[in-house]
Formats: sequence, structure tokens, C-alpha cells
Amino acid sequence: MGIKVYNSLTKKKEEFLPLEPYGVKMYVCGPTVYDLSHIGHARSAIAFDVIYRYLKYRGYDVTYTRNYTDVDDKIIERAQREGTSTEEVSERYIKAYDEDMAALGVSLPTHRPRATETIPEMIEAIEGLIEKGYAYVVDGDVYYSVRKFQGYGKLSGKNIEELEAGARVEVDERKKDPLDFALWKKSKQGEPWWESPWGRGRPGWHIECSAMCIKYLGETIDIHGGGKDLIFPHHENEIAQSEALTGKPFARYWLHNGFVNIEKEKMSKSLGNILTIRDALKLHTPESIRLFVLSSHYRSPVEYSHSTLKEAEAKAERFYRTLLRIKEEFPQTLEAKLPEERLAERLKPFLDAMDDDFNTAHTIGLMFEEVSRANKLLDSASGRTPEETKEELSAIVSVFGELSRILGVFERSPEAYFTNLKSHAPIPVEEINALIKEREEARKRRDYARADAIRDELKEKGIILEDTPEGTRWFVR
RNA sequence: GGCGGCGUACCCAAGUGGCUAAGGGGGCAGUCUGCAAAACUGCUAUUCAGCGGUUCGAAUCCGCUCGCCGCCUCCA
Repeated sequence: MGIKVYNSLTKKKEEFLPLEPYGVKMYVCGPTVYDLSHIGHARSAIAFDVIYRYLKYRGYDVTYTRNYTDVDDKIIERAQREGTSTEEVSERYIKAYDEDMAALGVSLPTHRPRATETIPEMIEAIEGLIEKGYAYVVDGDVYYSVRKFQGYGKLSGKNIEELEAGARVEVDERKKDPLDFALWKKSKQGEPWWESPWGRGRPGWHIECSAMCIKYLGETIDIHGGGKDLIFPHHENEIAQSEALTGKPFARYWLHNGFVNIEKEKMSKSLGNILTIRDALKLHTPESIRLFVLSSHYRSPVEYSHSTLKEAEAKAERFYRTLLRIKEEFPQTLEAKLPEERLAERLKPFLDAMDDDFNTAHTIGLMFEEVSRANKLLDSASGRTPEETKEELSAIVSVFGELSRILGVFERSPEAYFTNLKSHAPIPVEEINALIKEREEARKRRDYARADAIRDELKEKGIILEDTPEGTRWFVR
């Protein structure tokens, strides 16, 4: 059985069969770089990162392109407000985006083109559309004739008559039809511009993605992704432009991720309920953010809240604690390599879940069943020899290793994970160690009242003490 | 108004025709412990928003009703 994906174009789950048997071409709409990215951007990037990782894991040679839209009304607006250049604004936020993505463990796509580096290709595409009669020039602007394209609305399920009736489209006398959209915009005073056959101007948003997609991946690609909100008009327009130009199907599978909601509402700038990735990283570990995102299906909405993130943190802690136990009690298992056949057999249920439209939530659920099993093995020998226990734990650890790479979670050593948490302790480590020492002395004196008082005091600050035969250790919560 | 989606326990969340309705968080009880913490064990949905229908059989398919959300304007 192969991979099945939900295709927004057909509104069905379909078997994934790329155009070339072993190569996959994948394009995802990246950010417009006019401000810091929020958790919604993080979700999209993480979801497609896992899809990218999984397809590679499944043996496909994936070419993944994710663009930066670095010329746009909002960038211009911001630059003017700040009295700086659009280049400076976009440069700043590209850098910020890259940093955020790296912090979240999002792997780098094969290509990361900027719209401004693809202007000649955009002009060429627009010329092609004019030649074929799909576009027209009005006083330095170029518009796309939506009605000329048969099948407009096939992705979003909209029909032209109803869109017209809705009349929420921008009013512009120069357009022949209110539905038409700009391919090229004549530049106003103080705006960035490029020379073109229609005079100085800049590209429209939709043509950017079409041009970059065709340039880096070709006329027909396998997967085109983005947030659900891009379905209309952005992706609908991309289809119209690209297919009118090439006469070929643009993308075979359209994948759209759901939103991150805050208090039941979509997180968005206009609603003013955004949480930037940076601010989120001040509150939570990157691991818990990834786990939060991947614990539900990529198409479903997720609710961001303190408690949902805390639950993700608890998951991470449970996982790493178990790994730590395994490492302490059976250190050899961490390096164990399972024979390929046995590994494949153990991995099957997990990969079946991933094959089913990248069901990371199910996969993670299954991983926690293994966590329980590992703990049971560690708790009781019950008729097993130590050798058998070691074997079994090695198998579990090997499975975890594979899945960690696919999901981009639990990739660190447990020590690194807990050390990182400790670095965020609310009081200095020396102070904690001193209190632990004092408590140990109290315990030796059997002064349990004092010992418990110290433990309670630390607990209040989020520091959990744990007495083991080897002494007391601590965790941050 | 048009289009799309969702409603599974106290909370988050898998499951989309048939073995015990995954998993995590929380709660309660127990084992362990000086007491805890962690881990483990048991309990916490005879039932999947409601009502009808199809079927030998439905959380899963169909219809209706109620509630929530998104897109139709820039938006991941």
C-alpha cells in the first residue's frame, strides 16, 4: 500500500503517485516578509516539513521549493512608515523567518527563491499570457481575464456568477471585469519598480508563485501546499495563470493545512490575536511547539492555549524521561541497530499511519504505546532474561530513532533536553544545588519537616525533586 | 446568500462499515517511597451533538435538525 493524500482539488483522499516514479516536486507558498511570523506560519511550515521529510524517508527524491514574497503592498507600506527601503524590510524579516524556522527544527527546502529574483520569468509569463489572449494591458497595468479561463473555480468550488454577484472584489474601472486580477502593477511614486514592456512596475502576488514554481520545478508539479486561506483566490489564480500559459495541469495534488485558532478564532493580524513564534519560544520549548502541531492532523484546526501547550510539554517530558531510564539502565540499547527486516516489521503500524494522509497524530499516539511498553519492561522482569529485555528495548529505541527523524521531534538526547529545561530555571542553579544539599543533610538527620519544606519551596518555583538510590535530582516543569 | 469543514470522556485528540472506541493531560484509588516524584496497576465514553434512514452490522454511509468555525477582501 502506498501513500494516500487528501487532495483539495478533488476533495478526496487519493493514492499518491508522482509524475516521475521516484521524484517528487513540491511547492509551498512561503511568507510575505513584512513582519514577524506567528504560530500559524509555524504550523504550516512544520506540517509541510514533515511531509517533505516523510516523502524523502519513503525513498522519493524530493525537490522542495518554498518562496519568500519580498515585493508586496504591505512591505512597501511598512518601508514607507519606517522611512526605509523595501529591501531592508524584507531582508530583516527573511532573516527572522529563517531563524524562527531553524529554532523550530524546520529543515531547509531545496530552493528558497525570492520573488524579486524571479522578475524576468514573471515578465515572460505575463507576455505569454497576453499573447495567448488571457491578459490585457491598461495604461501600464496588466490584468488577467478570469472569464477566459475555463475551469476557473475548480479548486475553491466557486463559480464565476456567484463571485460576480458577491461583488466583494475590488472596484477598479480599468479592469474589464471586476473579477480580473493584476498580473503587473504600474509603480507609483516611491515604490520599487522593474522595467517591463508595459513600463516601470512590479508583479502581482499570484504571478510570483506561478513563475517561481515553474522556474524551479517545472510546468507540472506533484504537490502544491499552503494554508487553507490561500485556496481562494491565491491558488485558484495560480492555476488559472499557469494552466493558461502552459496548457498543462499545474499541480496534481493540492494540500492545505488548517489554522491555528486562539479562543476558537483564526489567528490573524487583522483580528489582532496573533502570537509570534518568538514570543511562543519564550514560553515553550521548540519541541513542545512541534509536538503540539503534530498531535493533531494537519488539516484540522488546532486550538492554541496555555493548557494545550502544557499538555505537549508533558508529552515531551514523558518521552524523554523514559528514554533517560532506558539509557541509564540499558545504555547499550541506544546504539543498537536492529536488522533491517525486523525494523521494517516494527515500523509498519507507524508508517501505515503516516501513509494515511500524514497522520502524525496517530503516529505519535502509537509512539506513546511504545513508551508504556518500555516502562513496563523496565519495571518488571516477569520471566524475561536481561538479554531479552535488552533486545526488546533496543527494538523500541530503534523505532523511536526512525520516527524522530521523520517527525523532527525527540531527536535530542534526554540529557540535552533536560539540561535545556534547567537553563530556564527561575532561580540560579547554584541556589538549587545548595538547597538540595541542605535537604539531603536534613534527611540524614531525619529532619523530614525541613526536608519537605525545601522540596515544597522548590516545587512552587516549578522545580521537581526526585530522590533516587544515587541521590537527589531535579527537573524543571 | 454561495462554498467548505467540524461536533468522539472533565480537557486535548486518533479512529470514517465488523476484533476490547488509540494516545496524552487531569482526577480518584493502589504498588513503590520516611513522605514525595517518576513508573506501573485499576477506575474515569455500553457510547461517538440530536433525530430518522440504509445495512446482518454505523462513531464511521445517506437525510434532516441544532451548535461551532473557515473561505467568498490581504492572510499560513
